[in-house]
Amino acid sequence: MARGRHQAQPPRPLGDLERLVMEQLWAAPTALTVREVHEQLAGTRELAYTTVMTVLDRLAKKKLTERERDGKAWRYRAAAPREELAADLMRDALDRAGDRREALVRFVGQVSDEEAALLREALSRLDVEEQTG
Amino acid sequence: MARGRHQAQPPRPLGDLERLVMEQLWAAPTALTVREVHEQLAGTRELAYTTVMTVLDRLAKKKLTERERDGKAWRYRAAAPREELAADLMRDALDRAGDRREALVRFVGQVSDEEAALLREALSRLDVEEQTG
DNA sequence: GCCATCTACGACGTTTCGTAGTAGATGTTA
DNA sequence: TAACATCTACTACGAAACGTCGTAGATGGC
Repeated sequence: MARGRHQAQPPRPLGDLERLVMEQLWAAPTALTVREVHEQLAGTRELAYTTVMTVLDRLAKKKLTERERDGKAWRYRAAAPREELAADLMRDALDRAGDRREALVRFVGQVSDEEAALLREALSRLDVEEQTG
Repeated sequence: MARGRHQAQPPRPLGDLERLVMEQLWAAPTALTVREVHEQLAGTRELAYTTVMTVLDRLAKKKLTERERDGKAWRYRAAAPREELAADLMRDALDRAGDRREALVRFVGQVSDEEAALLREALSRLDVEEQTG
């Protein structure tokens, strides 16, 4: 089990700009400086350098990013892959359901055929891991 | 597919009081008046009648509750079962993952054995439905 | 030592949520 | 029908989150 925050207040969803910034970090192969993130975003919309700095800083306080020194600048990277965050949110949602069975039935009833197939695959992979690992 | 809001801004998680109120509604077999909800909650904590009214009203504006007239009062009920909301949130989370396969693998890696069994069960029920329905 | 760059910190407007009061509408009842 | 209890509608306020940015000061290269 990765975390111990079941039943806690679910994390607030990212704000719009926060999400855009996280997407930059998730897409980048390496940690990015404020400047780099700013340059990416500034291509699409007007945005002050310090705004990006603030957002990156807030994300770090929320433990969604980590940073390391690079000369006088900080380099930020996502603390966890995007898929990990998604999985955590799915877990949080499930933890909040009353009847888990019912919630899972409704969930699989909503997913596409492809997603259902992926789920089955993931579950069988789980079997293998339990046997061998 | 139940909804058409993929990729939209995910719903904000309920506030603490909003959640308490929703739990009353989910637990109740019938639609409740403001007074009934208030009486329940007032048993545990101090809370003004109008506070409950405000919350119920906001929940209605968010389409989480529906209301119908009963004399001069309104009766509120949850617009959807708790498990439906949970399933929707799970879907939202999945929609926001980059690589769905990866997200699902991480998700099933996080659930308990029992939940994994429930998932398998839900998926096989899905098969049957597809064949017969 | 100077200059470009970067950070730290504060600030402001908006929205959400917990919280509640007031005023007025409505239904009940003597 | 007039008084009373009850219910709603509307408004409001403070705290927190977020988008947004400015200013001042630290830092490092030349």
